[in-house]
Amino acid sequence: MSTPCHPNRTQRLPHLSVDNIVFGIIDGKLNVLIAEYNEGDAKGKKGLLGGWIGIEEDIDDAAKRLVSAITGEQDFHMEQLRAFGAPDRFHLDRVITIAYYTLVRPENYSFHAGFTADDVRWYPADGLPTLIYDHNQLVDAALEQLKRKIRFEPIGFNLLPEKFTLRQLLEVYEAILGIKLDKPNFRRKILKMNLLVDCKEKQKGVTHRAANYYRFDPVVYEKLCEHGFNFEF
Amino acid sequence: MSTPCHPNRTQRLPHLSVDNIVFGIIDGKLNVLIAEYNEGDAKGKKGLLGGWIGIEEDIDDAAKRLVSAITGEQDFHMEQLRAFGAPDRFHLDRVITIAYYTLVRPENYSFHAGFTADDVRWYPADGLPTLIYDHNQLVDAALEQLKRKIRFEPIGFNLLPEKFTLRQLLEVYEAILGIKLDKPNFRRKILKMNLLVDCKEKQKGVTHRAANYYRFDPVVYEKLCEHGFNFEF
DNA sequence: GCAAAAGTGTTTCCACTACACCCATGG
DNA sequence: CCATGGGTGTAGTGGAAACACTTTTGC
Repeated sequence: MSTPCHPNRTQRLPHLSVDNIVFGIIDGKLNVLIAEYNEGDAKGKKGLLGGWIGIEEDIDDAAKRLVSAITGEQDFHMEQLRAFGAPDRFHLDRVITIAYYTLVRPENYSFHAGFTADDVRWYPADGLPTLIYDHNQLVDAALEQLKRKIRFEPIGFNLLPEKFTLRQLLEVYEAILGIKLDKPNFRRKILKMNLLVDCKEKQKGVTHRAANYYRFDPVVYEKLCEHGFNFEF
Repeated sequence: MSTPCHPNRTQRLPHLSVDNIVFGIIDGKLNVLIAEYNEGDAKGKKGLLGGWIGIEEDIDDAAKRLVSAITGEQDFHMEQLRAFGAPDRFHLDRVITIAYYTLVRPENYSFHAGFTADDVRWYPADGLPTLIYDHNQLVDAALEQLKRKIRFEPIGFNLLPEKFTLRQLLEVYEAILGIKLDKPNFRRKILKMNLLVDCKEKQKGVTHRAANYYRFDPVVYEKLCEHGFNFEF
């Protein structure tokens, strides 16, 4: 619940916190960013990136701040999940938390020791340790939401580098949905949407036929959204 | 922001409120329950059912309490939408609100004058008056969520009486989605899901062929959920 | 019989599936 | 040449869209 860069106690809203479930793909597997707290009442324990809300701070900004402090980036896909407010979710005080989830590209940066007040590292989404408070429950809810959302919006692209192969994209879907997909059919379906732009560039140094690189086209996406479309696989 | 049955000021959580967007179908059209406040700083103005959260109260319970106070019922479909927390959304103080939406069956009850501290009445969802604070924005977000959700879960049934005709169900979908549907195709699709149980009972006193009554089967629904299914029309 | 809405049948089309097959590259 | 993964072809299936048609009821 404590965090780097948090407003000091007198400047924060009481009884309220934000927690951010940060997802990233590592070696084709879905991972979650977990902190080991170095201060506060949860010192030595593991949990989500979390913090307080400044007295004049937008709640979305508070949630973003947590991620920026770790990655140094400002630009990532983040959405509010919902508020969690069971009276007994935090034993020392009544605290309602507003949970967010974020999709990042882990290959863009590495975490330096001492970069923040807490140690952060990736854990596979299907092999998380026991977290403080109700944080395991928050992760479960975020995973569920991610699975639902990926079926109707192309949020999967936010987990990949700008240029990616169709196999990488397929693996994102497989990792999140937890199912095997048929490669040829996936390929045809995603290409027919015209959401991908051919980079005219191929993999190098691979020991098999080089795959083509594609990138996501946000303009086409806007148009498609008008009519509504379907990402189910 | 003030409400009937709210905990008094010393017992509530500061800087936090709940607001509930209550939907009901009236004459085949989607309506929203709007209060005209009789007390507090918003006296005389219109807005959503809202209130405070007791210091030991679950946030879901706080949101339910608002609806029960009006309808007298305990059993209705309610879900959290999300938290709204722009610093300037309420001019007098910093208040973050947790928004819920609820589906009710208006034919089950009528509102008595004096039943609550506020006057409440239905307004068509597409013809709402200007509401206080960001409440119009909350309604828009709830409508959007409702449209999304109805495509994958049979929540539409919560707006209908226990026994209903297929036309009534069709009209719920049309009212929420804002589109015209083909009756024969709708009929086949919904019946093939086996979600409806034939009541072996027909309309009476209508000036045309009497429609059959059906009811929703929650047991079949549970089974269908396992595999995931699709309510898109 | 007529109007109105319930309910059925039928055709067309397109999208998803499953799986066989060919292509490019490094070793 | 082989192994590996990239990428294409194709037959079969099922569901959705469109719309013509038949049935039941009150007046």
